[in-house]
This record gives sequence, structure tokens and C-alpha cells, in this order.
Amino acid sequence: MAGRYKEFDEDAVLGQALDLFWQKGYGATSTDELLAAMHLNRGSLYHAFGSKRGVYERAVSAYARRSLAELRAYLCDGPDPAAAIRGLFRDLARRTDPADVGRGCFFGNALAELSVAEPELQAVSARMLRGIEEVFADAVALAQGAGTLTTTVPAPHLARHLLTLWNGLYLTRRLYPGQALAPAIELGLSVLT
Amino acid sequence: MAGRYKEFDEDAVLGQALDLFWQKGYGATSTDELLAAMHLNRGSLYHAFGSKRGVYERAVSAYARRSLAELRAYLCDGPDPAAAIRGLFRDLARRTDPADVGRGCFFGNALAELSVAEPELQAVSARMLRGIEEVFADAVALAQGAGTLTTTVPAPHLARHLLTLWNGLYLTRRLYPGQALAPAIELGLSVLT
DNA sequence: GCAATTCTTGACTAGTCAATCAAGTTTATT
DNA sequence: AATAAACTTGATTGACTAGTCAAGAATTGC
Repeated sequence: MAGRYKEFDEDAVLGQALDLFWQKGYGATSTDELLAAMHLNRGSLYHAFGSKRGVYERAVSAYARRSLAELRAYLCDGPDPAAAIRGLFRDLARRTDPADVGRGCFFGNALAELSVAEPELQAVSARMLRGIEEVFADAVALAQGAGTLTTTVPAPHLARHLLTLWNGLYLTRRLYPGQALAPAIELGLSVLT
Repeated sequence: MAGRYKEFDEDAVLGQALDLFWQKGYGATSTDELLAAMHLNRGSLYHAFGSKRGVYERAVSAYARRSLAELRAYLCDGPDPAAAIRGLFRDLARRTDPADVGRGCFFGNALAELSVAEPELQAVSARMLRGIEEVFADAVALAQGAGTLTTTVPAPHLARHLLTLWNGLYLTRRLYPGQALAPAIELGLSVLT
């Protein structure tokens, strides 16, 4: 095989694309903006990824894979999954950087934005959110097995509640960044007994 | 004053505009689509509302005012505000029409879509969601006063929890329409004791 | 060195975007 | 009937849209 070397790092430029999609959403991100953020010119982008949609799919898939693995490691591989779940949610009130608060949860945003215009792209984020729920369920089951959670509510039910709490907090946080979110977090977590 | 009569009903066409904005979001709705949905031609629309943004502001404000009053009447004017709150949320699992599920909560969608590009338009929906929270707080306080709720958790805290539950359920429902949502609803409502 | 292959460059296309505007229509006042 | 005010019509504007393409540059195998 012959051929010129790629002058860019695919993972790096997909990361920059993801940041832009996160900030502006899929539809509101133009290819010109994408090109500028990725430091690519048109031909290179279309040669490597085929379309704006291709860039989105690749960027989101990579991010989803990576962050789902991280979440599972954080919640399920430690000594106390129940404490880890609480830590995960309490962190939402602690991190108050406006750039962070203002962009919400990538997958929640995508779920809301893409339902009508781009159902296939929406499906990627829907799958990811179901993956998050599954991790919650596994972490809860681990804690129930270890006795750190004594509730008899089925793990899948608690997981769906936690996913709803997750989705809700990312939106409510846009109204009330910071510690004003804490009461909602604690009430949401109060079923983890 | 003289002048030709308007040939359309402002409230009616704003309602049709709202439906389209709800389905597609603000950015993804083109003026051409708006014109078709409102059965107006360009000049009339720009004469009456000034801009696409003007249509949006008028349509959303009217809807917000109307639906906030309805919510307050439903939750606060009945004999049992606590039961009304539970009924409101349980209804989310009951109503499974795809057209309904797929478009979510207008204000939650707007909060997520418009943060970066249109902060002033976002602010309208942010205000509305805070209004919903206020109605929740009033309903909870009424129930606590009447003794139908005995929890000592402050009404504003419970209200913020309910707003988060509201926001979360509208998103989670896009993943699990129907009764699969029920466990998350009941766990979310379980703090209303 | 030469051909085959892969990537880069940027001009270009066809279509869509929100918004404007001049001309025409309908009404109330006088 | 004349005038002014309010609304309708649809062609038009220039900016922006996603995507294409031909030409050039860098690399490998022979």
C-alpha cells in the first residue's frame, strides 16, 4: 500500500468536532464552523468522514464508548458502588463552570434535538443513555449484593429512577447552577437506602 | 383609524407556529415551513411579527401564560393538591401517543437547544420552568398546611425535586414510552409522604 | 525513475436561509 | 369621491448551506 500520510490525528479532530456539536447541537453546527474547529479544509473532511453526519457519528460513537467505560469503572470497580453513585450525582452541584453547566449532557441534548429531523442520529444517543442506565443497574445490584444498599426495590427500577434523575438534573442545573441544586440531588438520592 | 382587516386570527396562527417550533425546535424551523404551517405569506408574517424570532417570542409567551395558569388551577384549586401532583406525573406514563412522547416538554427542549445561540429566547423558557417550580411549591405548601402531606422537607426543596423529576421524565419517556416509565415515576414521588 | 495510491487544497455548485420591498387591496374617515 | 391607514402578495436580495471536484503533493512498490 502506498499513499500520502494523514496530516491530522483523527481522534483529536473528532474531539474538537464533538466539543462544537456539544456546544451548538447538530443542526446548528455548520460545516464551515466544523472545518475551523477541526483545523481541516473541506476536501480533507469529506475525504475522511464522507459528510457532516459522518463526522457526528464517528465523534459521538467514540465519545460514548470512552465515557461509558469510564462511568462503569467509576461506579462498579470501586469498593463501594453505592457511595460512588452518590458521589457522581453530588458532583453535579459542585462543578459550576458556566461552560460546563451551559452545555448540559451531550446525550440528553441529542435526544431532545434530533427526534424529528434525525431519528438515526438520535438512536445513537438513546442507546448510550440506556447504557448509562445499565451501568446504574449493575452498580446498584453490586451494592445490594454487598449489603451497602438494603432497599428491596429492584435494581432496574432504581436504575431507571437514577437515569431520570441524571436527565433532570442536567436540565435543572441550567436554571440553578451550584449548591441550589443540592436539595434536589439529595431528595433524588434518598431512595438509595 | 382606517385600514384593511387582518385576514387571519393571530392566536390561531401563533398556535400553529408553536406546534411547528415544538416539533422541530427553533433553529431547525425555517420561515418557509412556518409560512406553510401558519397559512400566511412572507409579507404578512413580517408585517405582523417582525421576524421569525418575533413569531417565536409571541407564540411561546402566549403558550407559557396559558399553560402555567392551567397548571396552577389543576394543582392548587382542587381539594387535594398532593393527589393532583401525583396524578400529573402518573399521567406521563399513561399518555403514549408517539407524537406527544416524541416532542417532549417545550420548555425543556428550548432550555437545551437555545443556551448558546439564543440566550434571550432561552430565558423565556427558563422563566417558565421556574414558574412551574413555583406552582409545585405552592401546591406542596397547601398540602402540608392541610395535612395531606406530613413530610417536614421544605416545600421549595420538594418543588425543585419535582421540577427535576418533570424534566427528567420528559427525557426518559423518549427512551421508554408507556408503563415502563411507571417505576421511575413512583420512586420520584416516594418523597411525597 | 515511474506508476499507483492516498491525502490536501480551495474554487465551485446548486440550493436554502431570513429578511426586504414595491405594488396592489381593503377599510374608515371626511 | 378622495385620502390615509393597515394588510396582502410574491419577486427579489445577498448571505450562508452541505457537498463536489479537479488539480497538486507526498508516499510506497516496482
